Amino acid sequence: MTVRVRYAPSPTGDPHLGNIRTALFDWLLARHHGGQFILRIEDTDRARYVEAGVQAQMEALRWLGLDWDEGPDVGGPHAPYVQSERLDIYREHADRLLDEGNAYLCFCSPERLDEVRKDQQRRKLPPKYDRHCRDLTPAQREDARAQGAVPVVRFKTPLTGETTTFDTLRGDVTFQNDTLDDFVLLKSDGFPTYHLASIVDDHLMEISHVLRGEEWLSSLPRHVLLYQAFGWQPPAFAHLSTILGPDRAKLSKRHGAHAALEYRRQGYLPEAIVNFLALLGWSLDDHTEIIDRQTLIAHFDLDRVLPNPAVFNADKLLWMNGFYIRQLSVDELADRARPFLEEAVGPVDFELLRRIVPIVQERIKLLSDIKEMAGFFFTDGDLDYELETLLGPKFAAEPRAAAYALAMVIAAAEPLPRWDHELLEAAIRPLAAGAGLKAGELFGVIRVAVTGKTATPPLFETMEVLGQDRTLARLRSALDRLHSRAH
RNA sequence: GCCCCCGUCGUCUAGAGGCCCAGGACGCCACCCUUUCAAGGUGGAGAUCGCGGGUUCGAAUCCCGCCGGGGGCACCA
Repeated sequence: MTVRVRYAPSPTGDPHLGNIRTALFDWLLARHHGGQFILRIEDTDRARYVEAGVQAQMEALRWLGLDWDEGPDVGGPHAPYVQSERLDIYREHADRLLDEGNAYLCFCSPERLDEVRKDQQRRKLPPKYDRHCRDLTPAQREDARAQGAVPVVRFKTPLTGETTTFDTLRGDVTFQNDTLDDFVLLKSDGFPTYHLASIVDDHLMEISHVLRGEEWLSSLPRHVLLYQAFGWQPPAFAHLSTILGPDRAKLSKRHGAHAALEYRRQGYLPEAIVNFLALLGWSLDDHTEIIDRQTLIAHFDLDRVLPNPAVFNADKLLWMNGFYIRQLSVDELADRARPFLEEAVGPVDFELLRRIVPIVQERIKLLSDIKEMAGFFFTDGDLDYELETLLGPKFAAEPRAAAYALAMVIAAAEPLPRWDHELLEAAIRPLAAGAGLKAGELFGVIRVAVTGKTATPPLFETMEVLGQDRTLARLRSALDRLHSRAH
């Protein structure tokens, strides 16, 4: 059997990490089995429709490298792949259900429905449609129409019996039919509900496996009943567990921004996101954490997917991102970090950036960290730091000693025949002992003078990359500040 | 209120009756390396396998009950 899976987002906003995890599992399942991954847009709720939603969904998938075989933009044998363009299809299927006695027209007003629901809640009863219109006579229906009521189509749920379905992750799940109500299939605006549209499309598009969020599990019997009413063979269902925030509640805005594209803006690598998300509910074995895309495809399957919810471990994602950053080649990292740097300091000399990357690579966890870690290479004019920072605890009480040390350093560095870190270190390190300082103490003042910071890449490499002129200029500038402070 | 799902270190997980007085990873602590910060190395703390009953010579693994957590109950998906 061909594996055909679909990711069917509703364009109501930016895709969330939870959605993306579902898309990833869909994609991996398809790629592992050599099947097809289909993108379908479920825009049947025009009230919540967001214009940029479709683009955001596609953008997120593209960023993560989850390519689709059929979809709105690429077409396919079952086009169109946007539900709002398939209204005729749903109408026909609703009519069929109506004709065969598996559905009926309901003329109840939203107000009446609301009243019924409130009454039930007041009496501590499960809120359910009271089936007021289930057995209307043709005359009553004509009457309602004459009064201008626009009907919806409701499914005629069996009053008795039970519905059992196999969920790939949980086994058999059984629901008593009398706990279900007569849900709406077609709304009064002519649009289908999710229930009708997804079942019809999944069947027509020959979907073999439905992977979706756990929140759909309670709708499963409705969907199975629909398949039965149509006389169709249902696909395999796997309800993926929810991703939880630190407080064990469903991940949401309350826990910060978890839109997939937000992670791109923050400097996460797609390979880290993919690897991390794959491990949320799935594992390769008992010890492998870093798994590349090809290995994921080679090994991913539903039999190692867990049914229990997972708390989002942001620390681990950050660690993993740092790991993937360290794996990158110099050119690749320079290339990917460049936009983040330019966002802060403007156009960047790529050759200079290529020389910086090797000394910052193992010090950044996010691409955006490049701004903090290497920004000083791109600053013109004076550095912005406090005198206290320059002096540090060692020289706080004796700025003259710091000035003396810096003057020595300048004198030693100035005549250097070659400006590289080995010569610099050979010239400067011995100075410490002469001034009665530990090497680290001397290096500390130089570090702040040259970079404006106390945590930086290795000092002499940094000086080499910065270049002789700028380094000396900064050392002199620091010396000037010390002198002016002395007077 | 009703229905459904889930339950192994703080977190992600390995574990499909004896290999487990429970293994790996993140985080945390210590030490090593070291000019700062990282990275790396080594070691450590951390789980009465939610609780209580069974079944079995033997249970994290099977059964039942309870408790806890989560999800659903719209002309939203």
